[in-house]
Amino acid sequence: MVRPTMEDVALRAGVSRALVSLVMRGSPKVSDLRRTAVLKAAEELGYSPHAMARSLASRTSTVLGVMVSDLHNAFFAEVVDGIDEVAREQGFDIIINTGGRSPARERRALQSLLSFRPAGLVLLSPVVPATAIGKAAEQLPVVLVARSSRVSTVDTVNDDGETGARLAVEHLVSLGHKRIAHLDGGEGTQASPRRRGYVAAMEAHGLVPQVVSSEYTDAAGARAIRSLIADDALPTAILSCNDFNAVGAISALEDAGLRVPSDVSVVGYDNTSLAALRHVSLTTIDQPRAEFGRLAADALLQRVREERTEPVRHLLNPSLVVRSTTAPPGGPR
Amino acid sequence: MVRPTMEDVALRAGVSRALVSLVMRGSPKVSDLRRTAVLKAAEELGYSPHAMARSLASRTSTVLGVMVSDLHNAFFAEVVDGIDEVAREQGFDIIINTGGRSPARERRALQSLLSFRPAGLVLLSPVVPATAIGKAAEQLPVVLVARSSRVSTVDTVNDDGETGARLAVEHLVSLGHKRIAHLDGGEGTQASPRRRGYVAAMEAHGLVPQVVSSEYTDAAGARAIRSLIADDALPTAILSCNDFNAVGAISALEDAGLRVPSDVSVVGYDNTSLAALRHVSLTTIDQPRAEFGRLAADALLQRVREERTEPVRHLLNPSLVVRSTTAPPGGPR
DNA sequence: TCTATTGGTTGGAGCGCTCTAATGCTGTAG
DNA sequence: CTACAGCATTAGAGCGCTCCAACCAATAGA
Repeated sequence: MVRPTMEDVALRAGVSRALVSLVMRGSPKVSDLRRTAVLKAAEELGYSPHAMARSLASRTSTVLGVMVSDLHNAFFAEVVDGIDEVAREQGFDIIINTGGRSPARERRALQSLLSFRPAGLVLLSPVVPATAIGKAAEQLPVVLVARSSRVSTVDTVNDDGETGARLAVEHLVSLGHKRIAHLDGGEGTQASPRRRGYVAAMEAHGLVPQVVSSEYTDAAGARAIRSLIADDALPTAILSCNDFNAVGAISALEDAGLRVPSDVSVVGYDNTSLAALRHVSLTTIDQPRAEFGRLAADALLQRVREERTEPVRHLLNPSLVVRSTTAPPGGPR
Repeated sequence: MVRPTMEDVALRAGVSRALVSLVMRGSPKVSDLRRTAVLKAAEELGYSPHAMARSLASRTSTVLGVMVSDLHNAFFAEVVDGIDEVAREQGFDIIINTGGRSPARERRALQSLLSFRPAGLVLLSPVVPATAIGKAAEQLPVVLVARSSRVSTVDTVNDDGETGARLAVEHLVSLGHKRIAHLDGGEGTQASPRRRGYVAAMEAHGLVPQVVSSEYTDAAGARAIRSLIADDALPTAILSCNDFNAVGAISALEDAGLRVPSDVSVVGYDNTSLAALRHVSLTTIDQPRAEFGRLAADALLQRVREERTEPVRHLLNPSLVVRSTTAPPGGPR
């Protein structure tokens, strides 16, 4: 259980510790003779460099910290893929940590990540207060994904929720719908731009917005539909705040003997893997998740390399994915 | 961007660096007077200890590395929750890393994790060859979750797939089914114990097993059903290798004009959040995921503290969750 | 009064590495 | 034959911390 050190390799190869260090970092100013000798010795001993000692000594880090607010959400997995892709290309490793949606745990996760002194930090939809983020940003570059910030030292990557909602409304309008309700995401992140976009798009088409308060879960979507039915206020189309909510809504509609999309059309938001299931086949709004990750990593690395100091604000365009839950009102002909 | 060190705190508090170190580690042998002075100085400077320097100096680590083979799978998120819970209780932090289901990336992830010299490693359903795991296990304690191993220095935590499959078969048999097919998981992890359990349970009830080759995806589940229908070999009940496969099967059955569960019953495996959606409401086999994580962390920490050297093999019992996709053959009365 | 004992505090070595400056060693020019 | 590059190599300091042994009161026991 005791790992060999650079000293051991140096001794075995008959050179100095400094030379081993040069070889390990791939320096060109080492003779082939010594290089092969060192590599051979390292191989024989099963030596691999000690990342912490290295970063301590060099006062630099090749690690990016990533805090994922909720590991259960596949949304973040794809963002992480994007981050990982760019980081790897540029010789950085990533370490991930999770906050479990609780500010206290998230704070702890942040602390833990910082204790490794990474080169930079990506926070995916964090729920900690802005002050905590600002404090971290004083110590190292920080990029926020799926959360906006006014802190001038922090870069952000978000989707344009207004545009997304507008796309959905326009799709429904073009199918001939006039009564379109929005099941709202309440306090959830990104709920308000989506609501704003919905309202604006409805008014732009001379239609009356109908916002129903709801949440980001399938149970909430079902509840909202039941209350609409009870109030006899069911429209011909529904724009849910996310895919889960939409699936709950569909299920409540079917329970009530209504058919989707013949009687009611439903549009989700996020294009999660759930929406793609043939059994669900939900029309929804897609966000370029991997692109979120790539842009976040790029922005972070620019700051790490001190190529930029002004904050950058990416606002990415979502797109409409039409599947089987939308049709003209009165059913498809 | 330059972070304060212990020296800075010591200077500000008017004490020695060693005393600050004692305070930071919560030593009892520090007077209250000095302790508060040090904590105040640390607070004012925004100081937090440098984990790497600490671990380098102490030659110990309070970090557990977790490698998740696939971040997209919510199964692992709950296991991580369990690990995190136990680790935190015992004063350990975790860092996560992902292998993206590819052996090459996973190898890299492993290397990266090892370079932090964590106290131990939990590998969640890794796909790297056993030799790579064995090599890692020479350097530090390793626990495998959802993958078995014969390496004697490695602990494992698995569910008992045979029992799970048996539970499903017995549920269907008790409903009156005699023709029950299994949509097999092919090469996937845990596919073979599930298949074995299915076959054994069928034979135990004097029934003829019908194994249909399939995969862990919804598209594969749908394909398998279509081929069964084409061969005119559709049974009255289906046991899928996992929930995704089951949802694909249901969708194909409905496309063919058959109703679930009146015409055909379907049972999934894993009890993912998908299964719990009201729109799906799938009867399935639940695995105690958080318990997997807790047991894995416990096992790892026992080894870290050198309380145990013989390997431990946890085999946890799954349980049946009955929802709305199973009923007696010929439909519910 | 003198020696132990105890509890709090500190200097200094050292963890595995990087980095700077210095070293030795050619080879070439003056 | 000296001077000076130019190159490969190395000694040594130091990154931020822990840990050990030493130290220093202050009190207790003889």
